Amino acid sequence: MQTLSFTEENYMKIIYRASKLSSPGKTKEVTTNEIAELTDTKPASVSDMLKKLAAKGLINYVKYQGVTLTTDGEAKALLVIRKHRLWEVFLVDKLNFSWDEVHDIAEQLEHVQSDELVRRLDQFLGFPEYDPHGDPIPNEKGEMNSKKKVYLINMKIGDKCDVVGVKDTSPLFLKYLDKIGLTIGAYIEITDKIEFDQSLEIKVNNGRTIIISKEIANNIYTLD
Amino acid sequence: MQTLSFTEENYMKIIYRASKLSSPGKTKEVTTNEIAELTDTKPASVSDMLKKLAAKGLINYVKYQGVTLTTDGEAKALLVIRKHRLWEVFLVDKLNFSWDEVHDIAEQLEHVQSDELVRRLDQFLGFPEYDPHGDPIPNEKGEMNSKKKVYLINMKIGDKCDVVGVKDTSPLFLKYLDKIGLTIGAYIEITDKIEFDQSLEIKVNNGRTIIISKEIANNIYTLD
DNA sequence: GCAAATATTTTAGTTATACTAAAATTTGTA
DNA sequence: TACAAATTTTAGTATAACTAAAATATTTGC
Repeated sequence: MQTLSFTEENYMKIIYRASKLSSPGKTKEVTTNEIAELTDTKPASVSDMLKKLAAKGLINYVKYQGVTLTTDGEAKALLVIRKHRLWEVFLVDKLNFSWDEVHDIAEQLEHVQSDELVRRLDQFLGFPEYDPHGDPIPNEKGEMNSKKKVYLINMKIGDKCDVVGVKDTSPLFLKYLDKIGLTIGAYIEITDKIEFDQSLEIKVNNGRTIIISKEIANNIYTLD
Repeated sequence: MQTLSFTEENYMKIIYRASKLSSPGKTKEVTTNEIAELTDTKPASVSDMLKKLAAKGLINYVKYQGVTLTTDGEAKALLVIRKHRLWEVFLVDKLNFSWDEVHDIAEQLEHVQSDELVRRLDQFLGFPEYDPHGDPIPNEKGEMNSKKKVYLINMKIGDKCDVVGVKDTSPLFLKYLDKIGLTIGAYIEITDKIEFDQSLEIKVNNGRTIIISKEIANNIYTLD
């Protein structure tokens, strides 16, 4: 199993991300210019690299037509993403970094080569399904949840979503949620956002309407 | 604070190690040929690199006279060693690798750049003083235990000591030690030395008595 | 003390990776 | 179909690390 250079791995990651953009489950052809923007290089450099990646069987590359990942290439990309997100969980859960400090370190750690390391790290962390930013973590086979977890505070008026988790799991907080009828699994719709205090008006399970403060909304994960 | 390339960091590590060899606390001049052997390159390559490291203020380099580390250079070397050994502790203590499997992974992890990461990892591991091979771990200031490691072969009848490390870290050797029950941390007493083949009779953990060959005894570090 | 042996440095390259400007080509579209 | 935009090719650049061979310095043996 060939190992890729640091740069090649980054290209794979970027091509994967770009190919999944917009359309949720679908895969789209990624263009040279697009990759050049994302890697902050020139299209000429990208053409160069695409030839290399195609030669290694990682992308389907038809000149002037853009690229898609091969099965092999997608696996490679997902592994890098898996490693990045697992390390982020490690940094936040175990080393107590905050979620906005971990990206640069994870960018380095994701390139460490050892399948056994990844397997054991995953186990050590309890096989997490989401990273600290709410992004799903691929499992060893490359499978993952298809949606991103988002804090309720970030939803827009009219958005509909499921309540899937909380950041603060203290009994007090959970008890409060129970009291206002906002349990995990609830289906909600954001009906208004109050500018003044950033509180939200939401309709729960197509029924009752309640108001929650921005502090509460900032502790609730949703999935749309 | 300049960051060094992967290769530069490895040179620093090797120069540090070679400069401390034989004489315990003392520092010796390290020669070009010596470094070439240790890095598995040619002397010409080493001369090249030495000029680079000297220009960065990391080594005292007088042509044809060998090199020593500057204060700055020693700090850099000690940081790499610190990171390597901390990651080894992580891999063994947290991810349950065995001590003969971790070297190659730690070789990669030691080059991740983030002082905060090292500080937090150290804390997470409980500020360990020795790595799984028994080598002392420098603290944030570069200080570490200087307790002299002595080859078991050099101990005298009646000496009691702790087994704290090995010279030969090959999986084969480590596996053999495990098999005969002579693990790091064991407390032993030398009960006899057999003249004929220079093998040793030792009592392990105040219990079982075993015989080990001079080859084995010449590969085991102890601390009294 | 000096010549020979050894060690080291310099010279003049090589290889590999990744990048780029400019020219050439292809594609999509008006 | 012609032109603009996108892409690829060409012909380089930069950097890092390495090397053989030649030149130079140091050490050693006599």
